[in-house]
Amino acid sequence: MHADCGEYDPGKIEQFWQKFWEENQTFCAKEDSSREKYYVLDMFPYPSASGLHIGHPEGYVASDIVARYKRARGYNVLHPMGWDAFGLPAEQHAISTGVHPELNTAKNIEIFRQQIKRIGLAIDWDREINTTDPQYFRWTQWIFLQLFKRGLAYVDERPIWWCEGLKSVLANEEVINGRSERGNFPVHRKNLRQWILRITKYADKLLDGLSHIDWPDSTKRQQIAWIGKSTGANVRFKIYGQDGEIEVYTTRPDTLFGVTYLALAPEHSLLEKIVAAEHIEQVKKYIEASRSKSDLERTDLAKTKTGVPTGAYGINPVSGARVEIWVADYVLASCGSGAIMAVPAHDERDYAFAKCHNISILQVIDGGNGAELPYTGSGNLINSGEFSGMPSEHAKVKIVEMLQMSSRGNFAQNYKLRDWLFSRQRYWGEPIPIIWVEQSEYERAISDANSCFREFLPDEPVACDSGGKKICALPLCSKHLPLKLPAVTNYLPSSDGESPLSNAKDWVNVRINVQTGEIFSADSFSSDANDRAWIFGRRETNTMPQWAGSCWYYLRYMSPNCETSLVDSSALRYWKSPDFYIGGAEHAVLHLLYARFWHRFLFDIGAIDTDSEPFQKLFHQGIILGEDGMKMSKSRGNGVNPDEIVSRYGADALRLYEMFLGPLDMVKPWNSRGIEGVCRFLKRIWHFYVGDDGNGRKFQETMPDECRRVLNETIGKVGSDIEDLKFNTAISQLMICLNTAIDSKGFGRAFGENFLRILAPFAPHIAEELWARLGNSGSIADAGWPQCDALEKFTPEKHKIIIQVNGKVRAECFIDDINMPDDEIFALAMSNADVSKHIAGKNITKKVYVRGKIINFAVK
RNA sequence: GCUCGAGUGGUGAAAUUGGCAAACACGCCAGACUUAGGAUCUGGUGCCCUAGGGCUUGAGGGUUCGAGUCCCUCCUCGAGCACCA
Repeated sequence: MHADCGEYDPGKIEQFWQKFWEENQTFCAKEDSSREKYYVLDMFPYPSASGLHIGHPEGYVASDIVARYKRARGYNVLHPMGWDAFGLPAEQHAISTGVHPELNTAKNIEIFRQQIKRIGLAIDWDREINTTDPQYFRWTQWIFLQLFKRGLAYVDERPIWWCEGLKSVLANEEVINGRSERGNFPVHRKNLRQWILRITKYADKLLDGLSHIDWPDSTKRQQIAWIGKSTGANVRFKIYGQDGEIEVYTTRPDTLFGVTYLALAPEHSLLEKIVAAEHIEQVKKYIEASRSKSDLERTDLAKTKTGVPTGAYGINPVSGARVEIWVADYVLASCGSGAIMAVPAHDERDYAFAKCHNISILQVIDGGNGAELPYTGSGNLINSGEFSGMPSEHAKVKIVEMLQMSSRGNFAQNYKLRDWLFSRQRYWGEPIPIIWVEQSEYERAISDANSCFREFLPDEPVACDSGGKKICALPLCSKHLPLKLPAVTNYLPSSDGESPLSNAKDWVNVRINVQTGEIFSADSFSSDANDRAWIFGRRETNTMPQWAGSCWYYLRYMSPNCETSLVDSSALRYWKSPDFYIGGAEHAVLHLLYARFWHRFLFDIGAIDTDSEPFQKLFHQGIILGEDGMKMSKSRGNGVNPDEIVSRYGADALRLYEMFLGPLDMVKPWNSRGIEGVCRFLKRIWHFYVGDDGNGRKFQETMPDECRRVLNETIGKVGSDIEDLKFNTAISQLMICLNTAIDSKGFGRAFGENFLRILAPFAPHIAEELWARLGNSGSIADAGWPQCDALEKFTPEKHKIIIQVNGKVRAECFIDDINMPDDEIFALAMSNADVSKHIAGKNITKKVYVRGKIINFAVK
């Protein structure tokens, strides 16, 4: 049984085998405790309207090669695919067309699925998942409620990033150089009340977990930098002549004697209290001026550092020195305590500020000979009282210990990581399963010990102020999930931060039966409901960010239809966590940090009990550039459409070419000529197996040594190259192997079969087709990986020795006995005409022989 | 500015622990078969001068019998971070 064609016709062959795989459920994964599992995961795509991009198959084909190879090696492989389908483009499409995002998303998914299937990936399509499916996002909501229950989801009003272009708030991680990560719109700070996840509680765990997972160094470094842990001390300065104190965080307590001023951020809460009467006007003006500056202006490194004195003074807790307190906007409210102890002699920023405002500079670290100020390194302390002469590292400890004795300071750590801003003013996202009710009604709702609203109840209510009344966040319970999106007519959020969901009045306003837990639209309120059992509430109208669904999808693949929990426990015990995860490097601190946070949380609450890290081995494929070496984009017109490539050359050619392009993790340009090369390779393979008459060639029972040798080398190299993800060199070895066989004119049957088995992960369709034409039944995916004979068997009897003179290759010679004594081999080498020519009349100063490899004569 | 990563033919790129630089392809040149070649096959192809030789892995220096690979200085490109106290 095979495709009906005489010539190599990828269209027919690929369709035939894709249908075969589907009908025979070839890649359907089943738990099987008798076999070792291997879980291959791709970062699932957002199904955009523009269809598959040429970059998608790069990662998918790479993981597919790994999946098919591991299967051939006997592993029980899980290789699923799904859709990260909530997101902005579908919503913007809905805003402009009025078409519900669900319809549009379904359409895009259909296109993506067909496109991906055409590439011939060994995917278990029965496990396909979709983050917008209520049966999926009920568990996303469930995880949120678990976070809520444990006090890790809270509401706060604070300055956060607002993007006018997207009409939504954004998390720190989504803001890049003052612009939105999606859409590249400008963002600015705005005070808004939002849902926030306490990711900072996991800062240390997220940091420590990095040390034992196999991830690219650059990605680990990015996460380490993003978490930004530093160790130092909090130091409290008394305010001269007033009550109260100013706390600062410093990583350099060893420079405490060198403090010549304190500086507060303009937002600092103590400012108003401490400012001296004669400075009030000036300070007010300064605060006003800095408030009108954008964050970009404030953090522009090139600008001169502004600030004004407050007229107040702080007292140095170790030296007793009185130092001026300034307000300066180079001090950020969001960093540490929003106040700094300034040591101009040993900090570049403080130095620049002190120079600019004529503040004294006191050196307290000896930077050695010729060290100019500011000197930011370490050294021995000077001008530091009893600590003078002590090395910095030691003084850092001793000074803080002294501060601790007098309660003027303590050891402390600081993190750059901020809590995760989790709500969005969007329609197309998971609804947050919370109802806001007045405090008294909240208490009524939870007073009954059997109340379903106690399922996810936090120790402390999450509350906020609404029009002068205190309202509390009442969590839905499991039986209310999934909380689906209401129908709306207007998907557009308002400029004041109001979500589109707030337009769905009969969804938002609810009445709740506190006894039964039933929830109805408040509009359906009737007189008989005027009962003690009913309370009224307003649903949370913000939705979750797109990252939510991708935080746990790899768990769902293990049991996509499980109705009783987010993942079936026996499936989880078997598949554990992905063994190989591949996707773009752009998610280094977004998806990959958020998912680790959720995974660790789920691990901590016992919802999963396997690994504490979700992704054991991670790899990033490099970007494929346009033929002009520029990033592919519509505006440049340098895009390459994978569909067109498949139609023209076939999926096997696309697969081979993308892998042959260069190292997987490198940025590399597309070359439309290059694909012709792999196409020729596929045709040569075809003609190696199929004669001009369209019938299979006769293979001999034996094969030439040359063939046997290269086949064995190839089996070994292709296997190890796949393990190392070096697909480009694996393919070149396959080419060498075939070329050798064609040249040797001997077609051993074993060669024919084994070559197809190692080709199959790369070009599965043609491998299946020729495998069938050799008379095999069933899929080549079940044919296993060929055994590799020990290479020594093929080691030539003669050993080639390279002969160099002064490091330059001059000749080569062959010896029979690898253990030939050095003297004899030197004599042999010197007798060589090409060698003697270069040593004649010169003194040999040194002779080197590396056994079995190389000889080098150093001559003068 | 800081921290990483990378620089090899006309092009994409290969190169165990330092041991034959340029594998495998693309392109190009020549030839064969052809009415035709944007099909296929064969041969050639790092650079420079004449067979022979000399030179060559961003630039310069160093270590070594021997360096694309190790060390130092510099240049260029890419990525990340960017007043984090």
